Amino acid sequence: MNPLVFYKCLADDTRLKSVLLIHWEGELCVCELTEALEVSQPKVSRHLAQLRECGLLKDRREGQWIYYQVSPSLPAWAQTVIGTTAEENQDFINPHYQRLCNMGDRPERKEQCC
Amino acid sequence: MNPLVFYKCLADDTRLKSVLLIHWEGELCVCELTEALEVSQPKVSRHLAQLRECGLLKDRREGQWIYYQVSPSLPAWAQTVIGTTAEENQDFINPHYQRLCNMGDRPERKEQCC
DNA sequence: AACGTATATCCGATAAAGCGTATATACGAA
DNA sequence: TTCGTATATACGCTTTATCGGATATACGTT
Repeated sequence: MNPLVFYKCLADDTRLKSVLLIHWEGELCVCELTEALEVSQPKVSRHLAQLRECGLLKDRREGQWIYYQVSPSLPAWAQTVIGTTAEENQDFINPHYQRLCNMGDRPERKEQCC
Repeated sequence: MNPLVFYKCLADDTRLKSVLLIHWEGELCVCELTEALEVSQPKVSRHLAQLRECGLLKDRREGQWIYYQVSPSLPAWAQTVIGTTAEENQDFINPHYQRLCNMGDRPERKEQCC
């Protein structure tokens, strides 16, 4: 993972918040992010595609939903950076995390923080 | 320090390399970065100004030289991110670090790694 | 004061990123 | 097969970032 590519990925509001929310939650699907971040579906989808192409995220299909998670093959330093940023900047994502928790009918799955 | 602002600062080749080199070296002046990175003086200066305005770097004048260092008032998480990135991506900056060490007549000062 | 060196800033041009809308694809249920 | 939901992609446009080159400012030396 080239550090410049990595930081370019984090240098956008939608992408940074998506990565941090996904880090907290383990995995999230597009519709959850769309609602949590209050942005259009194509917008979220475009940014998630970019994060996947750059290797930050990995996707997984389950029925009609596609779940994104932080890629397990991401170098340790990059995972550390994401983890540190998430833990030390909770104010930054809390509003969106709240919206996520208050969502009605989220798709059911194994692990789910809220 | 807003994490989005922070990552936007790191999302440019000149800025990212400047920050990492400065982290390694403690402090560097504009002419050293200009030569190490092989870019024009105005280009380096512009990017350093941006890093200073955003709070990542602090500058210090000594005679005709202006030295930049990582701002001590930068939040711990941000300093951690810079440190981790520098240590785990030495290949990324080594070529420029070498050019720095091979420079003739660098301005003299107290601490200097190479 | 005049000059040389180091640094900063300005300006117009170019390039890159991001966006909204429309549309395409994929899946599940009826 | 048809419909509804979820997701992805394409296209044209707008905004933002970056750049090179010229110029301004600051300091030290003579």
